[in-house]
Amino acid sequence: MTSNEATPPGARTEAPITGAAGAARASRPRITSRDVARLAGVSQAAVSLVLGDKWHGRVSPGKAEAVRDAARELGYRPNLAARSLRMGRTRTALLVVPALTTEFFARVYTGAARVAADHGFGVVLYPSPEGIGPARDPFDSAAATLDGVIASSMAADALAPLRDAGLPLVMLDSAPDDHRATATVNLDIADGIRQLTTHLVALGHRRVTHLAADVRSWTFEVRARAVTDALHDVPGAHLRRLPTALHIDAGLRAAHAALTGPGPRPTALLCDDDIIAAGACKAVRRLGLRIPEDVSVTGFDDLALAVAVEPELTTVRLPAEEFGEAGMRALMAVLDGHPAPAPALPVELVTRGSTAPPADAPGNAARPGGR
Amino acid sequence: MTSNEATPPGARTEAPITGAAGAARASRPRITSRDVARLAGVSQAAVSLVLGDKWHGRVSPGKAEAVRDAARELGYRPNLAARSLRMGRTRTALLVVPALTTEFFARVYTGAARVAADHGFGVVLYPSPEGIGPARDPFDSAAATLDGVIASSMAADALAPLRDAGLPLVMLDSAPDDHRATATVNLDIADGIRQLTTHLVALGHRRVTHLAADVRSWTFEVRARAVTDALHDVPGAHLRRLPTALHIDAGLRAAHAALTGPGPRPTALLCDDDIIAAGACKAVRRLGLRIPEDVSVTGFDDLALAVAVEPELTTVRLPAEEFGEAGMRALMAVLDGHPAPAPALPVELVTRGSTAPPADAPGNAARPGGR
DNA sequence: GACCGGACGTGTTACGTATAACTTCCGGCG
DNA sequence: CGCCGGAAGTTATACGTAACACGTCCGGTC
Repeated sequence: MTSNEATPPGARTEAPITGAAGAARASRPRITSRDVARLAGVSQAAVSLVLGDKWHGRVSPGKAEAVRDAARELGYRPNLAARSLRMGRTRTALLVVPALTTEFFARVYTGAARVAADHGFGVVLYPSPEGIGPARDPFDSAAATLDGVIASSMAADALAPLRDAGLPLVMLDSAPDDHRATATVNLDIADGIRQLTTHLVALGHRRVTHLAADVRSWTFEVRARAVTDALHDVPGAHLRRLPTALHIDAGLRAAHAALTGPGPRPTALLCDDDIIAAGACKAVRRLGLRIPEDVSVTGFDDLALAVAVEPELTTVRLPAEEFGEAGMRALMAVLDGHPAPAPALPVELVTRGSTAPPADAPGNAARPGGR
Repeated sequence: MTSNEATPPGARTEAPITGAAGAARASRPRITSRDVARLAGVSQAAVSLVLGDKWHGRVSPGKAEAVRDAARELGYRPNLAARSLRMGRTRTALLVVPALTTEFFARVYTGAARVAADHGFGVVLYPSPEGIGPARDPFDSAAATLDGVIASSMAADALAPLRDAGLPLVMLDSAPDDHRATATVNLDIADGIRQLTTHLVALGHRRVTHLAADVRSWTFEVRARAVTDALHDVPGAHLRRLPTALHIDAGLRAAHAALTGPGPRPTALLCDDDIIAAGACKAVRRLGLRIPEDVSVTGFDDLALAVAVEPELTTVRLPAEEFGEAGMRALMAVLDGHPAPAPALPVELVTRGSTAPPADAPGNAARPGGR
């Protein structure tokens, strides 16, 4: 009778010492829900019910307590692979970012992860390929089946397989009618640009060069359009636009071109991004010009970089964490079947030392032959 | 006989049209290996063998080809949850980084992911809590069972549950005798500091203040020790050390304190990190001093930031990607049962505009009353 | 002709979980 | 008394895959 393999209730032969945080558990004797059941003297099903918090009216409070104790004592952790297989869902979302280098998306992740945790979800990151093999598949990058995807529109290229699989896809800062997305969450980029432009115009700037990121992405197209629109009605305003990559030295080269090109020299460089602005600042200084006396420079994003350079950058602060939160909330809503209407998140102008009235303000006299 | 549910070979009734990249697959009719088997006219086991590349001498080349064709046509993707459950392994490694903001770890990830891919592994990121709930568990952050972990020693706090589970743990830049780690991979930080110090001493600097990151971590302890050792034998050398957090304004405050404190003013600020150095530069300039004429400043890491500030930072370039590669290789070796000996990776001094001979060199006359 | 072994496959099982379906007990009610 | 219905459990099953163990055929060998 004692040799029976089904351990009778009350028998707690198995666990030798353990003591809550037994440090000496070397290799892994995987603990399953059945082990917990044996120790608690119930069936495996009961364990699943109790730990899944679905036991009300199905298991007596006493046994439920016993199950929880047993689980704790054994250090039980449900096997997520088995759970996923059974449930057909993984409670995991994928966040696709254009590149990991960006502080901005780090903050987006933080917000998204917080909301996900509230829903019992995990978040897995997928940095768009850039050095990794070109055809790397977001699917297995996580080595997990996924329930949904949140992706920066900048990284939209890698998303085809995910979309084809019919996964819900929330796009960050994407065109509202983007056919690729199940839902869309936006920042009020246009308003940020508007604030920035208004600020420059109020200081007296008329000759503005827009150093525009040469990335085909909604978020940058909006910037371009908003700059154009905002300067359209300003009398005497003259806008030029130069494309540039999202790197410091690319910004430097573009700014150099802007300042040494034909026609009157611009008094303000409006940059799509703090990184570009940092490069632009270097270019200005290398030409022997001063910021902001000779040239004003503005950034976008308000990264740590914005206060690292001298002078500190006037820029637009994006609520990155709230953005991540909104994205994850939208995904959760989609998964719950609610379609999600989402207003654009407000952004904030931060004025610092890199902008000031231009030397020739406010008369705006055309200074010919700026070289 | 024809009504037998086991589809006779040759029958391909199921798939209607599909045509390789059928775009209209709205919601998900999960395609399993059994579907592939049916279409190819073989058993599910054969599909598993062929797709797992274990079919040589077990399945005829013709049928193998048929299986592959069927899989392609249906767009079959193995269910990773099921595979993990069956195999007890997930082919997934977790990379724990101290914070996502750091460009350095973004590059580490890139290298690690590349090596992992070569071994058929995926990499999942876990940014140490910092805004996320304090007790967030790396285990479920991945929503996947893991085969191994690579972690920055800076983030070692969150690793207890992983270690207790008996997972192989590779520590990055950790003490070689760190009992928490299964293996350790290091950068030759000490040598980097040595090169930096030698450079400063050669320029004539004797009064050096070390702005040391106040993070309890091997990698920073090594820096401190190396600085002390390197200056120990230099006649007339005078070293001070000030702790600072890893933020720009913390660096600024520390540098301010260093430059305005009692005793002769240091001619060089040796910073543990480019970020700190960026802050230090701001402090120097705010005091009306010039870089590098009055004060030399050095960084560490060679981030993008290092060339964004003016003047560009003399710093030490860390081979971040190779570091990630080495870490992942070590993990793979552990998983294969080979113990891994690992030499420290070499680093490289990068001299730029932020260092120069001090004004009072080389006589090194003590200038009293540095305030 | 009996036996062997390799090529080519298939049937079956187990991984650990969640849950539908079933059993048993028991108090209450018509 | 017969029967209903809820509480308290248990049993059984399926999720999709990998791989073990088992067949069958067939050419070759003694």
